[in-house]
Amino acid sequence: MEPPPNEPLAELTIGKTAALLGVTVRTLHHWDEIGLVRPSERSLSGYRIYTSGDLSRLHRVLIYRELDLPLDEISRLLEAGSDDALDSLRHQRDRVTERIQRLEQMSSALEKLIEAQQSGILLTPEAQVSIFGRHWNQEWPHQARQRWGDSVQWTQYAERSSRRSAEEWHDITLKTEQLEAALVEAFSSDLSPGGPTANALAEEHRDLLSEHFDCTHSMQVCIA
Amino acid sequence: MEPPPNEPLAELTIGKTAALLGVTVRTLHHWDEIGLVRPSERSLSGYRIYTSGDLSRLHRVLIYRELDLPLDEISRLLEAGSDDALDSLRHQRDRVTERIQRLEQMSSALEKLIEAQQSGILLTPEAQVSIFGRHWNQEWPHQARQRWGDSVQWTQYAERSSRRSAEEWHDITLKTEQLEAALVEAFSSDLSPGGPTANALAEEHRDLLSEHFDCTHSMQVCIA
DNA sequence: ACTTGACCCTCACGTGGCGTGAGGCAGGAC
DNA sequence: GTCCTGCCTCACGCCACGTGAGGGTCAAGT
Repeated sequence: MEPPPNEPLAELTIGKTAALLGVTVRTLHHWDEIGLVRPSERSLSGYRIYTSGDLSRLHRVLIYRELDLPLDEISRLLEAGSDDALDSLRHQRDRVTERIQRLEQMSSALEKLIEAQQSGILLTPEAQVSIFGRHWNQEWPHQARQRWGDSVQWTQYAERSSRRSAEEWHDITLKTEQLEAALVEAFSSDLSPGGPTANALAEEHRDLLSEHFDCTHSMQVCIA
Repeated sequence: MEPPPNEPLAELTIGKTAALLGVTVRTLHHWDEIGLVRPSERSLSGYRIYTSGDLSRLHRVLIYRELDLPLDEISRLLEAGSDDALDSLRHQRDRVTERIQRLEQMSSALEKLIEAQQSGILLTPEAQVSIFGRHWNQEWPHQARQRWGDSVQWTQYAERSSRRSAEEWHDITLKTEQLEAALVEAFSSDLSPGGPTANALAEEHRDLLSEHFDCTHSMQVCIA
């Protein structure tokens, strides 16, 4: 048995620390190297020693890392005062909820794909694309920056090819197409010439668009 | 104006394709290099030409990429027959729902942090850790493989330090601690000696654990 | 016919967040 | 002593691209 430590000093070697946090030793090495979390002590033989303070810092790093933040930003967050921290927390929350929404759409889309596959329907790639209609969302703003001719042409193509394949999905596709067409019109009215300024504009439009597409999505669900 | 193309052949250059998909040209270059999606044609001058078939393949790649799949696995998925595809789809759905759950916990945790910060409570790192209690989940199985002494010690430390800081969060912390302690007992009964075989066992235990921790979490929510 | 500018090509090196050894001390159990 | 495990420091590898460099191509304008 180990000598029962009277003091809760919590001085851990790197291996135990890693095990506690559920990360690898290499990861802690890395975080030490880049200065994200350096152990506040070293043993005489050069062993890294993580104290309780280090542990709480490590915990916060884990939290932020869970949000897919780059390590240098995590570093800034940990260093920053609580004012900035509040802002960034809000920002992170928004990012997380966005991600959740996207993932939920992915989930329902996957569900549909699975059902379809199970019931023996061999769905064409085009049908798959139409199921993931919401995913198009991301594509449109980029499209807007390009010439318009091609995209319209492509939409037509998509409609046609999906029509001549699975019929079950046909209605859905068509309705979304219609909505998309409506959006295209609404979009083309305030189209500014390409350039760096159009970028920010496209961003706003994208936000606006996503609302519409949420409707689209829920309609799909109802129909299905 | 462009010459209105009568045929919907949809032969696009790499730039337009990239814009359509919302990815960079370099990404398409990369996917070509590694053989994930190669354009089925080239112009006389060597330009990549993406046809409609290429486009649908690209769309499927985008879908899978959204699930954070490595590219080589995506490649296998696209090549695989529909039987294997069904399996992998199910697998992906499970992965996605897991991720959603974790993110939702992150979200509620963030919400609490924000509230706390707003109401002027300066929360110590320890309190933060306790809020993200569910995150510990990931850590426990690793802990189980390690010596037990330290972790218990650490738990005591965490309890003590959180007690002497913010009081509002204190109750929550305590209750979770108790539950955790109960789990520790339940756990220590069937503890097998360390080794590679223990790995798989730890995995199972982890699954089992997560159920308990789901309860933990919902209890936290109720209390809050 | 010539220029301009946007697009395309192929190298080829850089980046982030580690993984994965290689080679060598440290420290506790037998 | 010796054996095993854990720790150390290089140092290179990996993935999914980003970011130029250096140079051809294409459609439009003058």
